[in-house]
Amino acid sequence: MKRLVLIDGSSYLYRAFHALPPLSNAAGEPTGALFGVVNMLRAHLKERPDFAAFVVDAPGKTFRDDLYPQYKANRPPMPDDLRAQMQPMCEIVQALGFPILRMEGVEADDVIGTLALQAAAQGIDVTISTGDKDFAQLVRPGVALVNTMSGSRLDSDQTVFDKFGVHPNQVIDLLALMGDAVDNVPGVEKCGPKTAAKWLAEYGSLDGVLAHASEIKGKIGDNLRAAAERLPLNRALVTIKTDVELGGGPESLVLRERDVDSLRTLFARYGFNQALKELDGAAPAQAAGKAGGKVAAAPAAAADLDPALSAPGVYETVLLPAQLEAWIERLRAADEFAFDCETDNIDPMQANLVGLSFCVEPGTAAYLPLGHDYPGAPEQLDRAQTLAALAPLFADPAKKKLGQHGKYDLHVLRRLGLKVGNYADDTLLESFVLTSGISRHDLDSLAMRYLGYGTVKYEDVAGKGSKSIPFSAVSIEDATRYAAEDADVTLRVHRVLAPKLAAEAGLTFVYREIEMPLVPVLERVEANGVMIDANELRRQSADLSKRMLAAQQKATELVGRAVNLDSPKQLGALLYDELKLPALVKTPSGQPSTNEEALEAIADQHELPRTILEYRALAKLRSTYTDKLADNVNPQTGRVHTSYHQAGAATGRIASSEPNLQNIPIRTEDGRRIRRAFVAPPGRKLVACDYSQIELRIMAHLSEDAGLLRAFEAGTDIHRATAAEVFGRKLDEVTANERRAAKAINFGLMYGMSAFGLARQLSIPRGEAQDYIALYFSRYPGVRDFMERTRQQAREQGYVETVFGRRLHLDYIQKGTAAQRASAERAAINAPMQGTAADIIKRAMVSIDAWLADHRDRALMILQVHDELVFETEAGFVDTLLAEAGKRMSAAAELRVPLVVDSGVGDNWDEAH
DNA sequence: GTCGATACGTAC
DNA sequence: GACGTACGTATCGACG
Repeated sequence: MKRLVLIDGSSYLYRAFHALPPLSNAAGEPTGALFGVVNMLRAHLKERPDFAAFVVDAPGKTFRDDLYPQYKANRPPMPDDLRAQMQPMCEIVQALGFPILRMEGVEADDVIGTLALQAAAQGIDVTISTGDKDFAQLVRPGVALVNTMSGSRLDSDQTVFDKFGVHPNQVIDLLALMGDAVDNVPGVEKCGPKTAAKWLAEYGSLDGVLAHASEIKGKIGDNLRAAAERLPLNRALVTIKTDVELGGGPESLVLRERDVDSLRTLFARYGFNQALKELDGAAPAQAAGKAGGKVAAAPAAAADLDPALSAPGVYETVLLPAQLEAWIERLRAADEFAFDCETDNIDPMQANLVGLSFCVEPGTAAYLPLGHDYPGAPEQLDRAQTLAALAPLFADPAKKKLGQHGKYDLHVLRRLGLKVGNYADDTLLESFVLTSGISRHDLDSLAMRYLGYGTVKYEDVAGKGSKSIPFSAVSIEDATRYAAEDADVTLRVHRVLAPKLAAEAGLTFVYREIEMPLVPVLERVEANGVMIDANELRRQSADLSKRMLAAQQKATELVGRAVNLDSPKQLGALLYDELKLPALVKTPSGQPSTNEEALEAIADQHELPRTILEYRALAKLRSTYTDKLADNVNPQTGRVHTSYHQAGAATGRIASSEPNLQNIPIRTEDGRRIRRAFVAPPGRKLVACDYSQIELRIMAHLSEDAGLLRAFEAGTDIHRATAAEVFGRKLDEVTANERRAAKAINFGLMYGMSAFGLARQLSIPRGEAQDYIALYFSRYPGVRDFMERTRQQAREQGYVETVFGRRLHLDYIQKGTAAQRASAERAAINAPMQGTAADIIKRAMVSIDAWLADHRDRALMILQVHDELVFETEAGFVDTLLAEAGKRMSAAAELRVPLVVDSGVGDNWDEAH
C-alpha cells in the first residue's frame, strides 16, 4: 500500500517556536522553530513515505474571513524571530525533497483535508502530521493523525473517542460548541470539551443539542441559548474543507531526492549538528520495520509494560572465532547496538579491559571475555585481533551506539586505540533529562523502575570491600550473567525511555543538543587532565604543617593540656562546658556548633576561638588540597584527571570528583596559592575564560525587569548599580559598604534568601534587612514577579524549567512538611538561573571543542568550573584561542542581555585570573 | 576493619 | 526554619 504524509507546516512552525528555547546560530540568527520543524521532517523521512507535502498558509484573506470578518482578528502579528525563520525553513524543506503547497483563498487545513480524502479514496494510506486538534474531524479508515511533538497518534474511532469523548464525525460539532479563542471564534460560554462531549453524547449532534436547548438547565443552559444563533456559523468556520480545487492530485506529490549539498550548507549554517552528522554518516537508517508502529508514550508503571521488555534474557559467552563472526554480523545488520565494557578498575583512566558485552535486541546479548585470568579460566579470543575486528563497527558514524554512562567506556576504548563514532544514546542521560530531581539514574535503579527487573549486582559476582576480587578473577559464567545483562538491560531501558523523551520537544532538545554532544567533549577534557607542580605542593604542605603546629601549641598553652582541634565534639565540650563561653549557633541536630560563625561570635571573649579558626583554615588546605592533589597524579600520564559527572547536579550543573577540581580555593591568600601548583608545561600557557555575572544576567533575562536589563545593557558594575537604586545614590557616590550589602542582596535573592538570612549575612537588624529587600523589589518589580511566577509554576506543575527547556522536578513542593516545601521553593527559584547557566556553558564547551578539533596539538580544554573554562595552549596560540573561545562562549545563548566573558593568561591558574 | 552519620569548609 | 548546587576530610559510634 502506498503512503502519503501531509504536514501542517504552519501549525508546527508556531508550536515549535513556542515550545523550544530561543535558539540562535553562531551568527545570531534565530533557529528554534526551524530546529523543531527540521527534526519533525527528518522523523517522517525515516518512515519513507511514497508521497508527501509540506503545506503552509498563504498570506491574504480566505473564505472564512468572508463568512466572519472578525475571524482571527485578535491574533498578534507574527513575531520577528519567527518571521525570520520562514525563508530558511522553505529552503530546508525544499532541499529535503518535500513538495511545498501554498494556496490562496483557503487555509493550509483545507488543502490538507482535500488531499487526504482524495488520497484515501484512491486507496492511499494517509498520515496527517499536525499539532492542531481540529484535524480529528478527518480521522477515518485510511486517514490517521500524528503529532510528532507530543508523540500522540489518532488513527481510529476509538483513539479519537478516548481523547475527545466523541466520535470523529462529531468533532466539528464539538469544536463549534467550544469555540476557539485563538481564532477569535466564541463558543458557548463556560462550555469546554467535557460539557460539549456530554451534550453530544446525549443528543447526537449540534442540531440535536440545539433542538433540545430549552431542556438544559442552569446558567450554562442560558449560555447555550444565548449562543445558539451563531453556532451554525461556528460550524462552518471549524469545518475543514475537503473539496478545494487543486492543480494536481496526491499522486503528484512525489518526494524528491534530497539535495545533500544544499542540506550540508544549511545544516552547518544553522548549527544542526546532529542532522549534519547523520547526513555525512552515509546512508540514513532504513527503519521501515520499526516505523509506523507505536508512537504513543510508553507506560510508566512496570506492570503494564510491553512483555518483550521484561522477558528473561538469553546470554551467550563468546569464546570461539565463529561466535565472534556471528555477533559481528548481527552488529553490522543492526541500526543501533548497546555495549558495555568490563574492567579491573573504576577509574577509566587506569582500567584494563576484561570483557565486552553487546545487545542488539532485548533478550539477546553476548559477553565477550578478553582478559579473565584465574586458575582454570578457559582460553579466550585474542584481544588485539578481536578489537581490530570490532574497531570498524565502533568507528562507523552510521552505526548508532548506546550505553549507560558511556563516557567511561569511551575512555577505556580510546586508551585501547578504538574510536567510537556516533555515540548516540545514553540511558543515564535520558533518565537525567526526564526525571532530574526525583530519581536515581544508575542502571540498577532504572531496571527496577522501568522494567520491574532486579539485576545481578556487581557485588554479587565480585564481592565488595576488602573481600572483593578484580573483575578479571570473576568466573566467566558469573561475568556473562552480569555483563551481558547490563547491555541487555541498557537496551531495554532505552526502549522505554526514548519514546518518553521523544514526546517532549524541550527535553528532547536538552538531551539531543546539549547532553549527548557533550559526552565526547567531557571525555576529552578528562583525558587531557591538568599538570600539577608536585614540588610546589610539597613546599606548601610543609609550610602549612609548621603553622598548624604553632596553632596547636598555642591552643595547648591556652587550655593547659593537649586538645584535639580536629574534633568538633571535643571542642564543643571544651568551649561551652568547661570555658562556659556562650553557644550562639546550633548544628542541624541541635548541638552547640563550633563552626566559623559560632567561633567568630565569641572570638572577642577568649583567645582560643581565634586559634581554632587559624588551625582549621590551615588544616583544611593541607588535608584537602596540598597533601591530596599529588596523590591523584595519574602514573601513566603524569597529570591529574578529574572525573566530571554530567548528571551530577539536579540543576544540570556538572560535578567534579576524584579529585574535585571545582572547589580549589581562591578567596584567601593562603588558599589562592594552591592555584600556583596548577601549571602549564614549558612553552605553553594556561588561559582561563569566565562568564561575568552569568546567573544575574539570566535573572535579568528571565524576569525581563527593565532596570536590571538596562544596567547590564549599559555595562555597569551590577552590584554598584543595585546599591545606587536601593540606597538612592548616584553610581559614583555608592560606598564600599553599600556595594557589599547590594551584592549580598543580589546573591541572596537568587538563592531564595529571606530577610532573616540577609540580616544574619550582613549582621544587621532583621527589620533593616526587610527594608532593603522591600526597597529592592520596588526598584526591580520584574524580579519580584518572576520569583512569584516561578514559585507558582513549581507548586502547580511540580517542576521548573531553564531557558533551554531543562526541567528540575521538586518532589516536596506539594507533599512535604512546611520546612520541606519552603526549601523546595528556594530550590525552585534558584534552578532556572543555575540550570540555564549550566546549559549555556555546556553548549559553549561543545562549540569550542568542535573548533578545537583542528587544533588539538595546539590547545586543549582542561577544566570546567561552572562559569569558567580553562585551556592549556601553545604560547603562540594564546591570542587566537582567547578570541575564539570568548566569541563562542558569548554566542552560546541569545539572551536579552549580552553575555560578557572575562579572560586571563598565565603560567599557572592563579596568574590566569 | 568497614560503614554511615555528622560536622565542617571549599568552590560557583 | 530561615541561602541554592556540589565534594572531601575527619571524627565517632555501630557492626561484625
